Amino acid sequence: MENKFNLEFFFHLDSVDHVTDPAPPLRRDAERNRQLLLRTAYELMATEGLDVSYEDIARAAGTGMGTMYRRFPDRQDLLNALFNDHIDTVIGFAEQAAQRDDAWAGLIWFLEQQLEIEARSRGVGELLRSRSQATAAVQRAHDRMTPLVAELIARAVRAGQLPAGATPADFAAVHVMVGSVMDASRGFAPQLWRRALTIALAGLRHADLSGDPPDETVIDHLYNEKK
Amino acid sequence: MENKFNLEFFFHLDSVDHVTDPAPPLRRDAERNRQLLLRTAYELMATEGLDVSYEDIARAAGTGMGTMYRRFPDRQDLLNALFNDHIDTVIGFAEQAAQRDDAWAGLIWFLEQQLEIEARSRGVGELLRSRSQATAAVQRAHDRMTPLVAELIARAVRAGQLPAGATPADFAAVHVMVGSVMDASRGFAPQLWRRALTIALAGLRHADLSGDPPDETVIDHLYNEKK
DNA sequence: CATTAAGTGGAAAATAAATTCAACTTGGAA
DNA sequence: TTCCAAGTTGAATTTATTTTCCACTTAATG
Repeated sequence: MENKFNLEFFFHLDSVDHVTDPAPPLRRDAERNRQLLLRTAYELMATEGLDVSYEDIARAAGTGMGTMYRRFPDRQDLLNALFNDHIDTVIGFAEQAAQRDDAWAGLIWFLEQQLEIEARSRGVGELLRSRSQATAAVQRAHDRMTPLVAELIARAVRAGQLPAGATPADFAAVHVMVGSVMDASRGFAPQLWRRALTIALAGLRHADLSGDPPDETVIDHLYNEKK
Repeated sequence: MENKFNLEFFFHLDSVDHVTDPAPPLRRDAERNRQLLLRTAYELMATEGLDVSYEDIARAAGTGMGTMYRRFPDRQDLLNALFNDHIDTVIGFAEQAAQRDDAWAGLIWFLEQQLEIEARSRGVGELLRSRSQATAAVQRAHDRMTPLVAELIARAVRAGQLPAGATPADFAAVHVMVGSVMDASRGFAPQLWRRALTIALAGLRHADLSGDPPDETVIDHLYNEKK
């Protein structure tokens, strides 16, 4: 009992700061290696996608496997370190888009910015679209962005810029669709996705979407559900 | 010289039938197992996709791995046995579509038929769209179908049913796009691809495709190239 | 500098799938 | 019936990757 109390007291003493930032700073050589591994992993994932092997990363960086595992005990740690900034950037795009008066212009702009980032890194695309490896950060990002997009779509419908019946799931589908062309054509036609985007957006604008709308939960499954 | 002549003579004698059907007929139990493995593999691939492990197939069929390997020494053999009929069916669709007077209606119908088949089996979809595991039969199928589609598109453009600048690559992109939504939503929204198809087709019809057209070879890469 | 906690490398163990193969069945021809 | 080529099985091997671990460095502190 007193023991428990003492522990709680202790906990409160060095809590807040240390809970979110318990990191004892790295030794200089370790920090150098960490950065090296991150740069290497980022480059490999930009071209190969998220599931480059730890061994490949370590070899390309010139370090041992042990270093890799000590710094990033599992893939989540690595993905967080690599991509959380990108994800924040994308959230920022959604927020900026939501500010716009012209809802449809906002939607186009948001999607385009997001896809530009995905085009620069296959890894980011897989993270933002492939639901299987999604980190907690990605899930939170989608949770944050979905309402903003929903609002933009509702406004665009009201403004007559989108057909009645258009839903956030349709917008997500467009994102997935254009991304799939990007993935399929990387290497031999790195700009083909722009044409696919043109097509998909024109479709969203002109399609008859009056049929029964997709279930509300579809968008979450599409983005958040594990494989 | 005479030798060569004799060989050719021989070849003509027992050619056609034996070249395509050199198979010494299987023992009854072996044939039963073969069918069982094919049914099992088909079902697993319908839900899981093409890369179910040989072990899973053998286990589900209740046979040993050895049987699997004896009958289908490599994956190509298995894929051919499983899917060549489907592929022929799809080629048939393209040919029928090419007959139609209304080119645009033919294109829609062709794509829809193909996607219906893909919807029934994830494996077929991966085979027809993912270029990585494509069998020789799939490559030949695309080689056969591409000119038919190209002709339909040209006619649809002439008839004002498609915007100037629309290419076979755009049609392939639509196929890939809708397929990606199908793959992403299998299980929780098995009909979502229809909505994606509505969107993508409306886009093809209404997009401004006057920009520089994708390179002629893009469609081959998209469908035929190895990963 | 001496000390040592932190860091490193890389070989070895664990995992998992693909593939082989030798010992054992069995269908069906004679 | 007998026989054996064809067929089967599943354990063993290979291949590929992930993960652990410990003997060996090294940065940084007093």
